[in-house]
Amino acid sequence: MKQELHTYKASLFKALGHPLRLAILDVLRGGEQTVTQLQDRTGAEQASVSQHLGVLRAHHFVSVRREGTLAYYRASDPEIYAFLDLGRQVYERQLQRQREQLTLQAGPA
Amino acid sequence: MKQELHTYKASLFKALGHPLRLAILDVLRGGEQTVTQLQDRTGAEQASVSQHLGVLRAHHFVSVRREGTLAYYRASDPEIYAFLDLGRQVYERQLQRQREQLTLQAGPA
DNA sequence: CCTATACATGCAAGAATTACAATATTAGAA
DNA sequence: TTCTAATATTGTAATTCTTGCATGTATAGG
Repeated sequence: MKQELHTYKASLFKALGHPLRLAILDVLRGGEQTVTQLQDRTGAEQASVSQHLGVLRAHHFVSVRREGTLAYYRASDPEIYAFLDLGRQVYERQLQRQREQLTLQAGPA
Repeated sequence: MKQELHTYKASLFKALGHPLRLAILDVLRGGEQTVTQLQDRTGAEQASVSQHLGVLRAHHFVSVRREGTLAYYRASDPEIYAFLDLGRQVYERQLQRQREQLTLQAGPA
């Protein structure tokens, strides 16, 4: 039934569930970048960047354009930034709720 | 720098990166549910449901209200459904792009 | 107290991820 | 061809996740 859908969707979330992959996507907000540029701007090792780009590629979050020996990566769909930003809102609301709970516990004066 | 943010955010995505956890959240769209109800409606084992509820709890995606021997779970923040639904859009657009690519490859008439 | 129900937790085996180092591939320069 | 820079892939060890099963805990009823 919906199980397939959940499985597929879960794989998308999982693909976004790594700090470096989020960092890469964030750098790509600034437009096309080569692997070396991504490497510099994330501070990660070449092999790691390449590997995680592979994951993002496999899930169609990024696309490549090769020119000579260079590989220019870009976000496949700018829409994902709306998604990532909403993720940020979710977690900010989580923090807020946590703060409220602490206030309640500590007792409001 | 932003690394902490990415790490935290990644942990959120990761927490959503499991089919059963997504299924549970989907069932919770219908309001509060006991563990047994979640068990029935997802078709998963009691221990699994309980365990994954633990993960969702740890990430503040769900909250519990205990009454006697029952535990009523609910989504902590309805906002996450906007998030999950946007996830669906992202993947639908992915499918669409894949279809387009195939059309291009196969040659448009 | 004893029992049953609802839920949570612990643990071992197996699968999947990850980082890092090393190696492979490819394109262009010399 | 040979060398080099850019990127990809592979091997491996460490770690983390998942799952199934057993056990633990709490509450209500008798």
